[in-house]
This record gives sequence, structure tokens and C-alpha cells, in this order.
Amino acid sequence: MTRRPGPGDDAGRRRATGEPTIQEVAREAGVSVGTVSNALNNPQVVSESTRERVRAAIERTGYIRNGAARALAANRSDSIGLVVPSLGNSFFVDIAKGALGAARERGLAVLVADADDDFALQDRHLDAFAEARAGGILLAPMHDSIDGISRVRQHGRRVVVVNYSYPTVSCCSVLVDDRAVGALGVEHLVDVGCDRVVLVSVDDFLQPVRERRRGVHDAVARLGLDLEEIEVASLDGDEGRRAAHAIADGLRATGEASRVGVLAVTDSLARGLLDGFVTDGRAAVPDRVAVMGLDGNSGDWNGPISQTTVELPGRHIGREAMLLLLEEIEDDEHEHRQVVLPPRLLARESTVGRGEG
Amino acid sequence: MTRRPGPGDDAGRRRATGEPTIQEVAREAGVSVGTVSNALNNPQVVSESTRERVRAAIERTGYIRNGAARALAANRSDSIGLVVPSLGNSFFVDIAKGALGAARERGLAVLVADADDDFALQDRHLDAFAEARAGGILLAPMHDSIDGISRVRQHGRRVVVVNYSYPTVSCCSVLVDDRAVGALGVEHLVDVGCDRVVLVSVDDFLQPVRERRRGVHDAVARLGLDLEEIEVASLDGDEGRRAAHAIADGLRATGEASRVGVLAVTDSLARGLLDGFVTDGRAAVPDRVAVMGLDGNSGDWNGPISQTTVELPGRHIGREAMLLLLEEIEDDEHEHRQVVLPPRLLARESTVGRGEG
DNA sequence: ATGAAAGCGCTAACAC
DNA sequence: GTGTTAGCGCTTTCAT
Repeated sequence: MTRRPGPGDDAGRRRATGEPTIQEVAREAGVSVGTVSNALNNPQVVSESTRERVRAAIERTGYIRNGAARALAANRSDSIGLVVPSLGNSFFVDIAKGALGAARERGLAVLVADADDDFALQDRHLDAFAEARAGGILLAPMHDSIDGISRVRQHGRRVVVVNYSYPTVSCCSVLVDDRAVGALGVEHLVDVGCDRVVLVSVDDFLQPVRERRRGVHDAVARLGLDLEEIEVASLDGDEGRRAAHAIADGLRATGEASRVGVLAVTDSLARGLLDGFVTDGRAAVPDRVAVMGLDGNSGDWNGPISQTTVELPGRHIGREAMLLLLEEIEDDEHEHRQVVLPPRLLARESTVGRGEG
Repeated sequence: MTRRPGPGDDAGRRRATGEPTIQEVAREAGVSVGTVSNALNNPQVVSESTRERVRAAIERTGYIRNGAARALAANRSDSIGLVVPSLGNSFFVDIAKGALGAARERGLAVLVADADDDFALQDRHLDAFAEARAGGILLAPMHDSIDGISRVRQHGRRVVVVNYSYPTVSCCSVLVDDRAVGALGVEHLVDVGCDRVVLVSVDDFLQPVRERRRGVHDAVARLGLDLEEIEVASLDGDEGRRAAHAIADGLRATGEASRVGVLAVTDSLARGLLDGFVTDGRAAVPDRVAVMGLDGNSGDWNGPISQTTVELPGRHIGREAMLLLLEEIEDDEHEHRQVVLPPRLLARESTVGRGEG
């Protein structure tokens, strides 16, 4: 039978969780709860001696503040949520690192949620942060859909978008210049003497992929090159491998003497291609075929030879995004901005050979 | 001037945050708050039509549950906290992925906190999860100190330790057999024909490093080999590079003809060593010097040649740890256990040369 | 400098 | 099946 609280009942306690509350600390220290609260949150208004007694009482009772009660009473939460498609992609880890660093300088905690490349999970995380009344949200979307974002923004949550740009939504966003990524790739391949470029890509429902492709197209047109496109079913390594075999077979068939440049839209695809060319012995890299990836994902770098890629400024993006978010939270005059950061070429063995990188 | 609530005051509201509450939803739907709560948490006890009206009211008002109030009233939180030293280390990303997967099957959210290799920050995160009354905590410690763990455990938080083992603390832990890691390295170097082994390590205040070193010692003794040890100041690549130069100089001086095996306690160190040997042209790898790392950290793999390393079962560790945590949370009869998982050798170019990997 | 007390938005009894 | 209501542990007035 559950005891109901009544007059004379000791503080009307109902549960026996054993977790000391601010009440117990107050009793232990012989002060009121308000004073304990102040000792914790506004030490300057509490006398030295009282502060010390409270400290001791906290120590003795093993008290730990209840974040839920705090957040409820104060109607705020000082943690920032970050939702990324996958921590397996080093780009997002870099973004997280950048955001973490910027938040740390302000004493804010960042909670990272990994959507495991699952769109529904991404939205669940978004909702969870909204329910937790997170101070703000950083989102690296996996989709053109803005339903999730709108929902939480309507609710007053500040969100800044990372690695994506929604023309129809007014919000801050920070992204890399993905067209420049594509252009950088094409230009590099030309620099190393390729007169033909093959782009290996996937269905471009993802904005970054779409933009990189667009950048490749533009650069190829500008430089008056031939472009051949191969669309593979997924970013899986085996897909790249198969594509490599196809390219190598074509090479053998035509007996071409020139060097062909292969641009993989991601490093995982490049990794697969290198396996197909080098490990399977189908073509000499980089002599016959120069291969490079376009997303600097270090998780895929341990192929047969080191991979040329385009380095994305992940940390910078994360940092910038966090700064925008903080500005949006603190400044009522805030106006939404879009920050676009440049990529950088990282030339390595798969295009320039050993010893030149 | 702040209005004080009084009789006749509409629900005694004090703030004008605009965030709809369960009260508003109830009014909108023409039902009581209890019914809204039930519609949300115990749909089966609410009639179909009422449920629908509540749903519509939620839709109309844009209501999002207040997690703080929920957690406070229900005295629970269903999210699990994971504290890792750094997401820059792919080992911890793998652990996170494993934990995430296991939690997802149970419908639990995992919040990841990155301590940025800062011990104080690790403890801050631990405290933050304790304040948030996280359902449980997974911790990959960076230190032998158990103060942080004891504090939160005293408070009833369940914590299982990952990649560390505290003989003096009774709690569940999941780790890799780091002695086997060291032994695997030595055995592999012997397999590829090394008759001398050099271990490049750092000050071993970190348990995994200490254990790997111990494993190396044991294996070397068992196989009757010579072991030379070089202690570098940090895991920084430049340190490895310098060590490589020293080793190469020694090789030249003695004019040794045999193959020497270099064991780097981490892949980042191995990466630096390879730069020192290969990029700087000081010694032929793997012909003269076979190099390998011991922690399978893929972030450091894009050296001049692909790196042999020891693969750590990160995902498996994360999954196992989460299962232990859930068991500890749900089962009162739970007894603490330690799970030790085996590593696996990953032979690549830096020890076996091209084409054999 | 300290105390008293009113809620924060919700859940979980319980009454109907 | 639905309504009522007492807290959950804290912050924040306001009085003292």
C-alpha cells in the first residue's frame, strides 16, 4: 500500500530512491533550499561560511543535482545537440570535433547523436533534442526533406544546418563548396596529364554528391575535356571494384595510350576502384589510370596505395556552425547567414605516384 | 512588472514562451491532461476517437513533450550516456557504433560525449550524465583514477567500463586482450623473418598501452628474441619519424643484414615511423624494416604505404558493453562480469610488401 | 544573507 | 474511459 503524504509526514516523501535531494542537503546544512540553490548557482550572494557548510553537506550526502528538475524550473538546458548521419565518416567526426571545441570555450556540453545513416532515426534524434529542450541543434541532414527541421524550429529550437543548404528554408548553414570540390578534382587530373576523365558516382539525391558532380561537369566543359560517367548502385567498395574492372577492360579494348583520370565521388568508392585496378592487377596506377576520391574520408584510406583526395574543412565547418548557433541563441537581432568554406586538394600516390606526394 | 498568479488567473501562467504544454493540448482536444498523457504513453487505455482528437490537437498546437518534466515526474530517463576519450580515434567510433546498434534494438537513445582527450572533461561528462539521470553510462576511461566512476555509481547510476579494467572496482567491463595484441605483433614480425624487434612506445600510464607492452615482453621472452625499446615523448607523428631516423642510423652503423621488425604501440606512431623510413628514404620497408602498429586506428592509415596493424573488435566491444549495461539495469540479480575479446592481425604492405596482403 | 513558497509540465494514483 | 490532483526537485521571486 502506498502511503499518502499527510500533515506531519516527513517532507511528504513518496519514493525511496535514496537519491539525496536539495531538501536533504538543506536540512543537513541547516539552511533553506533556496540558500543551497544559491550556493550552487549564485555563490556570490551567499556568505562564505554558509557556502562552506553547504559544500560539506553536499559532500556528506553525495548529492548530485537533478538536471530534469533544474531544466524544468529554469526552463532552459545548456547542452547543444548535434545530429550526424554517421560517425563512421571521418568528415562528421571532424565537424563534431570543431563544434565541440567551440562549445567548450563557452562551457557548453555537446551531445552527439549518430543517425546510423537512417533517415527516420535522424528525425527521432531531432525530436529527442527538442523534447530535451536542447539549447540549440546542429544538424547534418541526410535528405532534402525539411519536415523534421521545420517541426523543431516551429517549436522555437534554434537549428543550424551543416553540409547542406536549403534554399527554401531560412536558417543558418555552413557547408563546403562542393562544386569547387569537383573542379579541384578535374583540374588535378588534368595537371597530372589525364586527357580523359571518368566520373564514378551514385544516384545524386544527396546534395553534396549532386554539387560535386555539377562542379565536375562545369570544369570539364570549361577545360574542353571528354567526360564519361559511370553510375554505380551504391558507395560500396565492391561497386567501385566492378567499375574499375569495366574501365580497365575498356582501356585494353581500345588500346589507348594516354592516361585516364578516374574521379570517385567519395573516398570509399575510390578505395574500391583502387582495389579493382591495383590489387586485382587490372591497370597500372597512376601510370595508366590516375584515381582520386572527393570526400577526404580517412576511414577508407588503407587501400593498396595511398589515395589522392580532396580535404574537406570539417573542423572549421563544425566550429563555424557552433558559432552561428550561439549567435542565433544569444542575439535577437541575428540574421541568418550561409558560410561556404573551400576544400583543398591532397595529392597522393594514386595520382602522382610514390615519392612525389 | 511580473504578474503573480491568483484566483481566476488563467492556469496561473507566468511565462510567455509560446511553447504549448500538455494543458493546452488538453483544452484544445476538450479532454483532461491525464487523458492526453495516456493517449501518448498508454494509447491502449484511451478510446479510438479520443486518441484521434488528441492527435489532432497535438498537430494543431505543435506540441512537443517536455522531456525535463517527463523525466522529473516519472523519475527516469531512457537515454544511455557514452563517454569516450576521442571520436578521432576510430576504435572509439567503432565502440560507439556497436553500442548504438545494441541500444537501438531496445529503442534506447545513446548520447555520445567526447572528452577530447581531457581527463577533467571526461569527469565533467560523467557528472553531466549523472545530473541528467541517464539510464546508464558506458565509459571508456582515460585514466587509472576511479573517482569519477565511484561518484556516479554511489549515486545509483549503472556504469560499465570499456577498454579498461579496474581490479579494485567491482563493475562490468569489456575490453580487448591487449597482451594478445602485443603477442600477435611479435609473432607476425617473426613470421615475416625478423630476428630483432624494436618496440616504440610511450610512457605507459594508459592501461592498454601497458598491457600491449607486457604482451610484447612476454612473447619476445617466449620466442627467445632480442627486444630493444624506444620510448618516445608522445604519440605524435613527428616522434615516430624521429625514432625511425634513429633506428635507420643504427642499422647503417652496424651494417646489419637481417630484417628488423618495428612495433609501434599505436598506428599513429607507426604512421610516423613509416614517414621516417619511407618518405624520408631512410630504409626499405618492408625489406629491411618491417613496421606495424598495434591499435588498428584507421585514421592514421594513409601513410606512404599501407600499414599492418592489429584489428581491435570495437563494435563487438560496444555491443557487449551495452548488453551488460542493460542487463545490469534490468536485472536485480545481475552479477558483474568482465568480457575479454580477442584481437586480430591485419597484415599489409608495411610488413609483407605489395601483392602479398 | 537567508527563508518561504509558488510554480515549471508532466505522470500516476485514484475517483468517478 | 476519463477527470482530478498531488507531487517530482528545483529555481526564483519576495519578505524578512
